[in-house]
Amino acid sequence: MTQKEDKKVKLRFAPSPTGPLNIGGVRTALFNWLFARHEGGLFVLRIEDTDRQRSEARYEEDIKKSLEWLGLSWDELYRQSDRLERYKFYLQTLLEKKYAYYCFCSEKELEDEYQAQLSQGIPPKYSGRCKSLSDEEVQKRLKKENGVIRFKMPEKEISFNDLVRGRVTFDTRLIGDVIIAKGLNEPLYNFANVVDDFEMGITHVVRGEEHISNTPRQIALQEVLNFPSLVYAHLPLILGSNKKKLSKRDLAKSIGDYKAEGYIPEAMINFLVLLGWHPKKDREILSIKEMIDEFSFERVQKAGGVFNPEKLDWLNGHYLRLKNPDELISALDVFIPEKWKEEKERLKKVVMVEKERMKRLGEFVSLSDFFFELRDYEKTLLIWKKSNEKDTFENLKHIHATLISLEDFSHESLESAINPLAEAQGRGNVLWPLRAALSGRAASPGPFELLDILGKKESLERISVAIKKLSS
RNA sequence: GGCCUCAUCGUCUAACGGCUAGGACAAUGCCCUCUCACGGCAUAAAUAGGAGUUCGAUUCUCCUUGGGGCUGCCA
Repeated sequence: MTQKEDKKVKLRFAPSPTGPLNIGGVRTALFNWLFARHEGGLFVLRIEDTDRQRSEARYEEDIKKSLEWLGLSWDELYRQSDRLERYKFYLQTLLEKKYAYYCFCSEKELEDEYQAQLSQGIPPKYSGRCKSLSDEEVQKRLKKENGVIRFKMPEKEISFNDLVRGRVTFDTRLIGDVIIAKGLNEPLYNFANVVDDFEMGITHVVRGEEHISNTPRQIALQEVLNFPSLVYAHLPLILGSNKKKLSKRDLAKSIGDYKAEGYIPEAMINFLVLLGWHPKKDREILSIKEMIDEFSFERVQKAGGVFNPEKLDWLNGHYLRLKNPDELISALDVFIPEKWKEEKERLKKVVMVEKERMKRLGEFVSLSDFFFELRDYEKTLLIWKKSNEKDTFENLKHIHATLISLEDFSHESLESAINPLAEAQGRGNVLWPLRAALSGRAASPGPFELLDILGKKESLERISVAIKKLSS
């Protein structure tokens, strides 16, 4: 490793594949990624699958797919289950140097101890009963039963400088000897994490605030192993509307769920970056480049933030409107019926007209299905609120007659053909029935846009249907 | 309970001792308009409470209150 590379920052996103990637995870990944890119450093993805019971390959896939979809690319990829030998090595070192010891206490014993301490009003922690077991005793018991490995927590104050919170201090006397492995081949989070951060050359640890109390344990481990210290930044939690943590254990939605509803990556990223961070010159809409250029931990919020779905909707609508028809059609691909795709030109026009009304891609079909198939409607729909049945009938007949002889069905030509009538009869008297007849709906794009998209033949048919309804 | 931590409109936030506390989402009203949406304009809406430091506190200190996280052989 050269001197120059040595100075590069290196960050990691370290999710455990025990569930699909959620909003909180993405925000953590995003801030790591943004800082790494801002500094011209590296971003690594580390799958923390030491919990064999709950880790699943499909979740690892989901995490990778989701990050790719969002554009959060990683430079290196690791999986903890591939690195068991490394943890074993350090575990043996710790054991040999007596920084760690085997513990054979049963879960029942531990639970009783815990309850007893609690009822006496003293802070619960492991008593250290197995700390003084002799080597012979340990070897003997290991042949018959499984023991866990505990780290001898040094008794002192540990403090670190957090990039978002400043100095944070803990008293390790309150912590007790933490279990760092269930055996030589089964490392646990606090330990595997420390080994990996060292071996992978991580410089900055950026993670959720829920890990803040793990930090002193990890620092204590680093100290006895002679690992260099790291820079920490603990991000405020993302909260639900009840102000409670939004975690995988809650019913928090996964990124896949948001994708399925029709949220797009630009909106998700923009929304999330604003949840806990703000650019210096207050703005809401930011490109990825601007985020990278301007990101800094000094501007990261300390207090937890409530997830605000309306703002996400607004941003999503904004980014949707920025797209051109081809981009929109390909984004819409999984949402629309195959039949619609056969009418490419019409679909293109529909997409451009309806994008103003769309907040999520998932709304597109219900918003625009009438373009492809007119549903039955009540004849009262055709009558404008300030009009009556007779005028409506007359006006529609007039429109029908006008359109039937119109060759050029372009927007401008349509307007100049119909406007005289609309001006003479009152715009609402003419345009409302026309639009209602064409769409079968109370709310829709304007009549000229509908005529243009539907074409002469279909427009006339729909108007005839309306006339028939009124004369029956 | 213990430890850590946080506190500006309903929500996301700006103001890093000095204007009538600014913006955005949402809400409401108006304009545009045949409708819906987009867009434009406008209104309402906040420094949790109490001491202290200071000529002056949203900002600094302390206390109170309230919220959150952790307290796993999960991460």
